[in-house]
Amino acid sequence: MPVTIRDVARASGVHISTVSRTFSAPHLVNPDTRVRVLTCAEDLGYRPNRAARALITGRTHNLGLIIADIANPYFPPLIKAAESQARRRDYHVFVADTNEDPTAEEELVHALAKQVDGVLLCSPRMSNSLIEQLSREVPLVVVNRQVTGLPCVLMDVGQGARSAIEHLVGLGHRDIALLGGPRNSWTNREMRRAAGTAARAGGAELTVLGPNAPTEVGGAAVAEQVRRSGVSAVLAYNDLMAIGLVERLDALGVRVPQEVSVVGVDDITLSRLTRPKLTTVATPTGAAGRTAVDMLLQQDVESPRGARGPGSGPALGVRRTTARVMLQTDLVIRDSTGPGPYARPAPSPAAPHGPDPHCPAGPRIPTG
Amino acid sequence: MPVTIRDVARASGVHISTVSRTFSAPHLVNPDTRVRVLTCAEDLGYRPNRAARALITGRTHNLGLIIADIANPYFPPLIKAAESQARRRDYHVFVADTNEDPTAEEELVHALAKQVDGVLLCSPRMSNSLIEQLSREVPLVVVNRQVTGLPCVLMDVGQGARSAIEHLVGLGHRDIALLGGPRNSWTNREMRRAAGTAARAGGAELTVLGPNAPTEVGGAAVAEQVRRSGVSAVLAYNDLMAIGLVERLDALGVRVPQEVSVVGVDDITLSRLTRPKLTTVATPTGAAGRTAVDMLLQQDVESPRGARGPGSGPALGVRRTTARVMLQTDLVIRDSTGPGPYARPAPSPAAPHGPDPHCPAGPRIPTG
DNA sequence: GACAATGCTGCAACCGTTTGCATTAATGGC
DNA sequence: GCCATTAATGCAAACGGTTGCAGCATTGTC
Repeated sequence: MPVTIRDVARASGVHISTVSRTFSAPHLVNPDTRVRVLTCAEDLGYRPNRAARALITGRTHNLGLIIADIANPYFPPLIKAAESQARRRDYHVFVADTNEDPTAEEELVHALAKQVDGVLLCSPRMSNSLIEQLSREVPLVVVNRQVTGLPCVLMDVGQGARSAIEHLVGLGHRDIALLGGPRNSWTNREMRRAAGTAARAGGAELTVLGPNAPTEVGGAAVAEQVRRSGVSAVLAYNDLMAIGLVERLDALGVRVPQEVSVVGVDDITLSRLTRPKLTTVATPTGAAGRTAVDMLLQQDVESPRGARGPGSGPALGVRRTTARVMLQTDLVIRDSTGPGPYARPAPSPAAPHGPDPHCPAGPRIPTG
Repeated sequence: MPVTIRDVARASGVHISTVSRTFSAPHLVNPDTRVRVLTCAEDLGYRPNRAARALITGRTHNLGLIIADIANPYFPPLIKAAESQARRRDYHVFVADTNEDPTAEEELVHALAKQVDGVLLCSPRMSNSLIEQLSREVPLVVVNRQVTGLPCVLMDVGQGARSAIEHLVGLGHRDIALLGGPRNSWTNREMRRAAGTAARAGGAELTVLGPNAPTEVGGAAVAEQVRRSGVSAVLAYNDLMAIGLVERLDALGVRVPQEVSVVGVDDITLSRLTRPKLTTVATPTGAAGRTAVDMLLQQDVESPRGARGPGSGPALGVRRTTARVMLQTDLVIRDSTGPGPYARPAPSPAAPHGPDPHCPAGPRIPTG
């Protein structure tokens, strides 16, 4: 029933190779023939079978995008940016959700491997060694994880965490909790490391609570623990957890930011809509999506899988781009952070540490 | 570089057809041979090329899922449900986002057509006739839209809107606004129709404002208009708009629900986390995803595209399932609705209209 | 008028699988 | 000991395209 290249060839009285060329190399076919073929194709509603084409060209013009959790509002901007960037280069993006499950991740890479020209692995939860192994099956670009030998797009959450801690210390907080995220998250490790050093430098005590699920529920679940721990400020793994925490603290009668200050990470749309509006570390998710697609396509164009040309043997894998891009994060100060127990009565004009939350330049402060 | 069936055949000293059978019809090959082939395959890291297989079997074991906007938290539960249901049937789901753009929808169906066994079209924005036309290219199941001749999964937003209006009328509201959604949305039309009749029946005046973008921004944008219109209650196209509206009303100094009551639709997670918590019509998105996948697979198993068997000619398209499933919605009463200007001083024990918001059975009321 | 250059088209091999059919060897029945 | 089964494997044709190469006119040049 579906119309193939042969149907078009028959209808227009030419060989299938001429039809093929009409679409993939129009300059090689006589203008008259071309229009004849095109009209027939149009009439019959012919559309080249991309899978069949990929079989011989080795390029599907599809990209895979594997993410931990679609329900996390952190990802949609990344997805949309990746999609529009891909479309601009005449590629389509297939998104798949793994439910934060490493096994699902692996299975999905396998399933996608032959149907796409490359895969974007966002916030993967599997081990680095497995990722490296999978990268031999299909070109990979990793987002939010550093894997040696593979192109990576990272957000500087280290600087972000540091800025957040400095901000809190500057407000007079000395006892700060870090709400950890998923166990296998690179971001989580980075934040923990950076927050630790920043706290030590600022003379504050950092308590790590976690790991936790990176969701509202995960944040809400530690509210009781936060209250008992006696800290006056919290840096959460992401906005979702921060929001869940604030909500639950409120239910427990703990006021934010009067009694406890809370900082999130990501600056999802939602963080502007809750009350109090969330102070957070903005991560450039859109830029990450675009950059990742670019890196994938660049690496990919250099070495198409099905290449039969001369240099295809030894050159493969040699010119592999292994760039590592680090994107800058910004601290966005809103209403969920306020003076802590050690706050100086009046703000000094030149604060010795960290960005001054009352600085006239506006609330958006680059952390890089 | 990628290892093919030929490599495995060579390594294990058998013909490629034997290798093929080892995977797709193991009972046809000698146990000894089988283990030999399997070990070789394992050693070489062989994985069948699904695209090549699909070329001849006509089944890709992939499903496409096209949705209007990934960023809308309404969809993730649907996506996840569809994915897990598909996985249970050994299918993979590729998700694609159209940014509410009808042209992108069409293009995506074309791109997916040959790479999947069927497509789920969620809340499409294109015309019914175009959908019907596309359905000749690939099996389609439509969600949130009624298209004659095609299998559809619908949520009973009509009943939902009616319940919401009855709830508001019961609270003493007589001037109600309906915040319309996107122009080409079936849901939008249904809500408008049902809300209209319900309002008339309850002796209330219904003002329709819209169409609007179905987002927080869209909701916020009409806040001023809502205030000027003098209505005491609003039914929004979805929770996102309701939340945007509430937020903006608050900024304008209009208190919810004291001065204006607001009802949303969808019951997204977020609606429980804003203040006030949102009264809303819960839609069974997970069930919709599961059902849609089931319908697609059922229709699909009956008539694989590449079928070369006897009845493949005339039977095709005859047994097409055109079921229409209508899923029930629930009114969930929370804190964003309260007594209106015409409220009776004390709630009568037996309210003559609509569900009593204080009924002891709990806040979840089936509208079907 | 012979010859080379050029433009267009057809031929056929190939991509990685599946599958109906033929072939072969082993088994069982008589 | 012969023939009919049966089990296991190989052969080759598909699936829907792409592409290097060859063929054939046509044109231009001398």
